[in-house]
Amino acid sequence: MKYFHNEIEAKWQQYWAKNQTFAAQNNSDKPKYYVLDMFPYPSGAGLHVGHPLGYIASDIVARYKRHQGFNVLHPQGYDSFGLPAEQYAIQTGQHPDTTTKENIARYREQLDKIGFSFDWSREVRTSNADYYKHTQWIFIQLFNSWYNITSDKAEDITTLTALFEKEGNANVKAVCDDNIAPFSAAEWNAFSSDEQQKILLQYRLTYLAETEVNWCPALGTVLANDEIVNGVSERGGHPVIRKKMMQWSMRISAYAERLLQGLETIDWTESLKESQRNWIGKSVGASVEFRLQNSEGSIEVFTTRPDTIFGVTFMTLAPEHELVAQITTPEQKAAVEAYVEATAKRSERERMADVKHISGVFTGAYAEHPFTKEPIPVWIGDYVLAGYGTGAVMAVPCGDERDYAFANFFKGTHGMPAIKNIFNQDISAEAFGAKEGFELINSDFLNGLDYITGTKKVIEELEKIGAGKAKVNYRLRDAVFSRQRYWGEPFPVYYVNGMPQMIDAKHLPIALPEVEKYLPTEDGQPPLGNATHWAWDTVNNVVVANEKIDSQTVFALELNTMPGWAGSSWYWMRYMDAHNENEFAGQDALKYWENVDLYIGGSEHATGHLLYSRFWNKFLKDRGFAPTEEPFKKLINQGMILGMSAFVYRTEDSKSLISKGLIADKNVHAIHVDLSLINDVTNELDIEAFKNHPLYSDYKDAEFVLENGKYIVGREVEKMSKSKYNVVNPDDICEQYGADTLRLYEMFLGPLEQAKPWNTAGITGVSGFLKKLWRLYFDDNGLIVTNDEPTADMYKSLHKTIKKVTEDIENFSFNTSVSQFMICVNELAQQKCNHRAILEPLALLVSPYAPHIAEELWSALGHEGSIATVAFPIFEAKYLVESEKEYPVSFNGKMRFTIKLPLDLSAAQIEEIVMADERTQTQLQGRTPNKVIIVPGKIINLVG
RNA sequence: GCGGGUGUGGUGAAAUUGGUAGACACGCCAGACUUAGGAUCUGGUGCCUCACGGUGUGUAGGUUCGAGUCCUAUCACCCGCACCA
Repeated sequence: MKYFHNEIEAKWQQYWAKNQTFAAQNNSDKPKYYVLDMFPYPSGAGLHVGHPLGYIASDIVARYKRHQGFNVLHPQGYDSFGLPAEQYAIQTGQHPDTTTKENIARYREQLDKIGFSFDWSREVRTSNADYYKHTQWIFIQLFNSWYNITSDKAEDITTLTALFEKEGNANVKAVCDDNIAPFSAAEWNAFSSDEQQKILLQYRLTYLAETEVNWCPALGTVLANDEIVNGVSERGGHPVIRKKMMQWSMRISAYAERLLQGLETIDWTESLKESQRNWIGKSVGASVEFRLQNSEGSIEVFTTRPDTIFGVTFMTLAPEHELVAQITTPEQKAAVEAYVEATAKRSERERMADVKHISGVFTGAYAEHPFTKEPIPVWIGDYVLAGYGTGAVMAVPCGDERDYAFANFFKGTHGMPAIKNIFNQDISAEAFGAKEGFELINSDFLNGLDYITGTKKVIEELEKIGAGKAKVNYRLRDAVFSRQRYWGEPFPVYYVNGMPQMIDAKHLPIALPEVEKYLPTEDGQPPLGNATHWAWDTVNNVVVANEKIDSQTVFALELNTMPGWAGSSWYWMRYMDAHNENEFAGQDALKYWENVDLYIGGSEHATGHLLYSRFWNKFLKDRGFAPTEEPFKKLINQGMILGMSAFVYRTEDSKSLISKGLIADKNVHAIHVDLSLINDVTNELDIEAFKNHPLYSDYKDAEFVLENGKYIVGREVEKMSKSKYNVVNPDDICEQYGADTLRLYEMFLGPLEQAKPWNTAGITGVSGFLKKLWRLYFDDNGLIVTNDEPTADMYKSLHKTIKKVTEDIENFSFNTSVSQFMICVNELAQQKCNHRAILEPLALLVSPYAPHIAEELWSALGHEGSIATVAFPIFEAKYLVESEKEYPVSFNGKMRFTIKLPLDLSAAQIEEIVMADERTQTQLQGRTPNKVIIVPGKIINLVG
């Protein structure tokens, strides 16, 4: 009987689907285990071999855990709102819903072929109304919540209004907008409802505010900080400018400290945690107030070095700082305005690219040093960022290299005093920036102190005179939550007199309306501005036609939609109870599954999805909806699988194509060649196929310059991409070699977390392994398995493999398991093993990795049903212990010999045996060591 | 600049965590079989050397009886953040 992978794989995939083999139960006596993959965005290109890498790893763990007796939740779904579907819609007029459904069908077909043990009954799609209904519900909860610093958690907004009614806002400690005017209980109660709502909006965890946003003109939408890379949009690489707009924001800053602390409790890679720490950007220091001279008010700065306050010689404001216009003197007005305008014109990218160049201008205004009362000139300069701290710095040129450079650049000009040194260190060549190795001088009451004692002392003094206090600052900004797009979750929000109102949760979902065009409207409104039915009837609680809008009962709905990360920030909880119509998930299900035990996905989500998800999870925990503080206990980033692009080299006149080895110093252009035209092993080009390929019709008559009669292509590792013709489709691999081979080979390629190029050349190794495995069970005539008692060596091969494979899965090093399987099969084949007592456990052992063949073998051995829940074999140590082993012995590093010793002995026993062993005695004669150090199972140390 | 990570044959990689480096696989070489194939099987394959032997984990030191593994310095590459006060 031959091994026909196509037949076997199709048969068992049908069996699993029909029998719901992998459906997880929400009630079980078994311990739970939740393995999750980052769900894919179903793009039009379909899956390439890189996508399933993480899914295969998680599937191995899921299957292994089932064998171990766990109740495993291993779901899959689609993050199906997103930009590409919308852009496709704009180009073709096809509804994004249609293309999304087509893409999902294609993805599903591809995924099914690989034999994953997903519980498809729990599939979610973020663009389905019965899913985003709950996303909208969570938004409403955020709107109805505020962050109470005293209790250190989010609370219902009614606890805030209760405080206001009782005592005003003076004693309320909340994470909220700056500059909220103080009011008493009496004043609060006297406010109109509108005024009250305006104030509450400044406290809510999602709020509508005029904020400076990253506007991408090419995409016609705003972007969150994590969606911008190097000053351009992550998608498409378009320029981004800063612009003030009325937008919804998420008060993630309220959770900065908890997001930081929580990292200590979870098992993620250090680099990923470091990325998040970096993004949160905590710094400890002080805020200091500098009173303005000749003007009302003061400038507040944040500094991590309050101990250097006597070194301040000037101050710098960001050009966008709100005080700039107010404080600038008439003489400086023209220069300042010109500078502000010039800065505003520069894009984020230009500003970033131009870090070295120093620029700034004096405002003519002076602030007052809080202690010395000396006048401090106030400058503006674009090295100060409006978005960090207060957008203003106290400049201490002797202790900060940027201030030092700025002071030197403007040395001698009007308003730039000489640098003052407050360190007992030389600063003639550069600033002294270190936090240790100095004593403060010229610093009044701080003289003689260092960074730690000086900081402590100065904060005490600042507090005494009311000019400052200790402060912790975070780089993390609130996240903009509005997108000017069509294909996203609509907000459950309508507007009365410009004030946002939440639609009652019982009327959800607010379904995405149909539009004729997916582009923004002509007057610049988001695409939903094209909808004719996008108004809320507050009497009947339904969406109605825009023309029915009146001032009393029918109101305009929000035109923005939610960002891509909205739906993905809670989806793992939906899987726990995917069909619950009333809640995002029932409390019983949430309590049972708790959180994700193992999460596998790409590291590109470090400061996006993974941060937002932790934020929403913490919020839902605070409000009693989520069961745990952290959503993902352990996280592994699978490395990217890269493509091996192939190139032919054409001469400048395009008349000939030169084989790679003959290029030398000729002037040639590399052209991507489709991988189907290449022999992956020899890198030889199939010239005839190339000539007949429509892509390369330009070269039909080209001359091929061959080496050794062959055209050899060049290879290069690049990201897999359609445009590079280096995409390998898993379907093709499944067709030719089988899904089990694909699964094994992807694991065999190397460590899961490492990036690696795909090269089909090596696949014959694992393919051959499966054939050899098969031949242990079958010959040409059928099953050859006997009930004979196996030899100890056979047991040893098996048990060694059980031990190795279980350890590997627990350590997520799947690549070495595959090697171990090969060793095992080779050994068993050599021993002519056809013994049931070996081959039955072997099938089980292989089943997480190569589930189809395992099922087939299991069934051939006469078992009913699926192998998937049969208990995993356990290794027996007795078969692993060698009766004797040769140990190398070194003596003073000079000589080396071996002694034979039994393995399973204690240290004391071994010492006795060493001394009693005849051969050893002989060996040691004349070189008597005075000490023998013996470690069981290890090498023997002789110390002379 | 700061942070995280990686350097081992022609290639992908192993190495029980300080104990015979290169398992396993690809490739390559030789052979067997053959219906001549990119099938299957057997043997070989780090480098230098006909061989004896020597040498070898980016480089240079160190600790140790013993180092791919630990320590110090250094180089190269990859990833993240970056005028963050």
